[in-house]
Amino acid sequence: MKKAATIRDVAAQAGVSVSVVSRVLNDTGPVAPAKRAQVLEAIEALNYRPRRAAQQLSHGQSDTIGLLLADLTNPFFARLADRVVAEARSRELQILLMTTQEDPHLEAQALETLLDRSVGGMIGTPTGHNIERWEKLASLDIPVVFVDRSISQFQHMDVVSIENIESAATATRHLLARGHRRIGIISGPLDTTTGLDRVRGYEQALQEYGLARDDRLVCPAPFRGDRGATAMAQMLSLADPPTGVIVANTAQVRVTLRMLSQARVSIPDDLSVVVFDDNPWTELIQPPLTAVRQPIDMLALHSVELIHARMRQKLPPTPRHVRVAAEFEERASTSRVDPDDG
Amino acid sequence: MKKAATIRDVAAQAGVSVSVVSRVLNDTGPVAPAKRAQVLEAIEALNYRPRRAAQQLSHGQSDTIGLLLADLTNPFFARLADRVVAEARSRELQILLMTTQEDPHLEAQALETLLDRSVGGMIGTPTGHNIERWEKLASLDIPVVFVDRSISQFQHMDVVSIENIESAATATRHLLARGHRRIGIISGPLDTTTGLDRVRGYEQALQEYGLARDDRLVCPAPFRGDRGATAMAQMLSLADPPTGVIVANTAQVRVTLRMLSQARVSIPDDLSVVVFDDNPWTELIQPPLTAVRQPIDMLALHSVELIHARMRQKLPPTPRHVRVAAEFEERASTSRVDPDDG
DNA sequence: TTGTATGCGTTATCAT
DNA sequence: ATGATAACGCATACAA
Repeated sequence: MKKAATIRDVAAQAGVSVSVVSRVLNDTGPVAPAKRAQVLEAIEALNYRPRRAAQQLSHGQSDTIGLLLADLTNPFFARLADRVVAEARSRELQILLMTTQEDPHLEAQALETLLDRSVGGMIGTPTGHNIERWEKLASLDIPVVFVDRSISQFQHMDVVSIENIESAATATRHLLARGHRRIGIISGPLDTTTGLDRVRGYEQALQEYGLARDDRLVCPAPFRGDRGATAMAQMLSLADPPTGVIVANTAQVRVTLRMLSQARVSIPDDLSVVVFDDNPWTELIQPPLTAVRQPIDMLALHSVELIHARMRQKLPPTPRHVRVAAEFEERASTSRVDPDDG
Repeated sequence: MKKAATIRDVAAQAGVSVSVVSRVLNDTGPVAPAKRAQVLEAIEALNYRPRRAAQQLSHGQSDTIGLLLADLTNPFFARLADRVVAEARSRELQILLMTTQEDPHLEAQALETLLDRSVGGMIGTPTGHNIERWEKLASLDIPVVFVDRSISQFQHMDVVSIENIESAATATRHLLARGHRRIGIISGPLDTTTGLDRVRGYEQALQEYGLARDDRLVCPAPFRGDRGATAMAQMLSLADPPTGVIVANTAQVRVTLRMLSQARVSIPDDLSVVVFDDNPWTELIQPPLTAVRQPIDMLALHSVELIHARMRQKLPPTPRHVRVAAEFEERASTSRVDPDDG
């Protein structure tokens, strides 16, 4: 096994100079048809492929985008990754995958790694704990796009998310319209937009019905662990438990449902449930769950498109916030209730 | 925004030569304590990080491993990716993610991309249709490890998989022991090891009971689409339908279950079901499914370990086949049946 | 239209 | 212990 061919080998084989080879390769500049043929032939014969590392070093740009997600165990992020990979491919971009497991320490480590400029841009879901490192990345001219969630401190950065406030309000109104007056919500951490905005939308809908928020029914849970399940249990043990609940923390949906199942809470008879999720497996669950479906392909599309544009500096430096609408899908986990019972 | 610091800038700032900086960076060769301090200080001050591309070009090796999976929509692959990323991180390896969507064309495209030596090794699930390209990769001295599945043509390459034959035999014996005599199996394509070996294990168990294989009960389905569902429907419409079925194609589990649900086939009363899967969502399904649980963390661990060793040429060139045991988990989707009914 | 020469940032060799 | 300097493979400005 002899060592791989370089551009010089090709040039020699074709009897031309390296510039000519480079030109036919990148279609940059003129080249005589005859020579072009020779070059192509040589490339084929030598099985030549330009080395990414060399190209990158030469013109100082990386066509790799770092994708820093929370955790691929969550089908939401897994599907997001799937679509991001697809969108990236159609633009000839590579995806360097990393996960934080919602652990700030791992996130820090990942960001630290990327400081070597191995990526030309970043798409990520921040844990909320490494503000300065994200900033440092950006200050190194590595564009960053947050997807799904953001952090209040990052107002000046690009974000692609669903319409969280509106989606939560819709879910809440759905229950309100069916007579529910005591509605619980299990949200994400309030320092993330997915946590805060969904609670906001929830409160907004309550206000429309002249209802005040009951703090015992608003339970922010971390994205990690099964705090959502214990929060659910606590709500159910109240003297006046909720008749409906919105699980607005995608990462807590599964554990919450498992807890309800184990506690033999009947859905929707004992409790109406709306979830933020669009896991294809939910359709196999009994009863099928009423859900806010996140348009994952749109999130992926816009994230990649945005980061791609930034990488090519095709955009004015003003921060963008792309919000895509989510669909509300009524299924069988929510039922009507007598408002006076609440 | 001034341009990022290079090793030369650091050297200048510290009043030393680049060699000294390189030595403190890589701990290769001696350096006076005093100068070392200056260098460290300069690095800190200039916020310097060595560029990956330059390092890579210099010593011609990539610490990135390509991960080519079928599809992250399948929780099995998603979890596998999650664990591979984790294992890679602990070894300071990066993961370049690509998907085939089980499409040979996309697989070809992905492999073609990797010919640029941007990765130092590959972990993947082959579709079965790009033999020569996989070979070419390997001939370029880019080590390849197949995970989960392999192809019969690839006997000479590294593989990490579960004990497919044994696992399928166990599943089959489980049903046989409960009186089932007509047992169907929905497998993967027979040109993949996951397809062929599982059918082999199934047949082996049947033979132990003196049973002959009925071709109508053996249904290989592609990993893509919902052929598993139609195969299931066909089996059920036989004059003598199976009383038990093994869904040995992970990618077909969901669609098959959906079909059964829609057809109002009661599990396990009308049909006993064993699935190859270890999706955490299955526990929410009624009834909980008897399953062959694949030890995903072990698959990831061995894959990364193996490719890492290959990348460092720490291994004799003989191909390795790491097989890890799968657990059989009996739950509620299989029941006893009177053998005479079959 | 083609070729030469230089730079990209790092590592490694080899004098000093 | 330290510092020039030559690779590494490619792109490109500039000369021919």
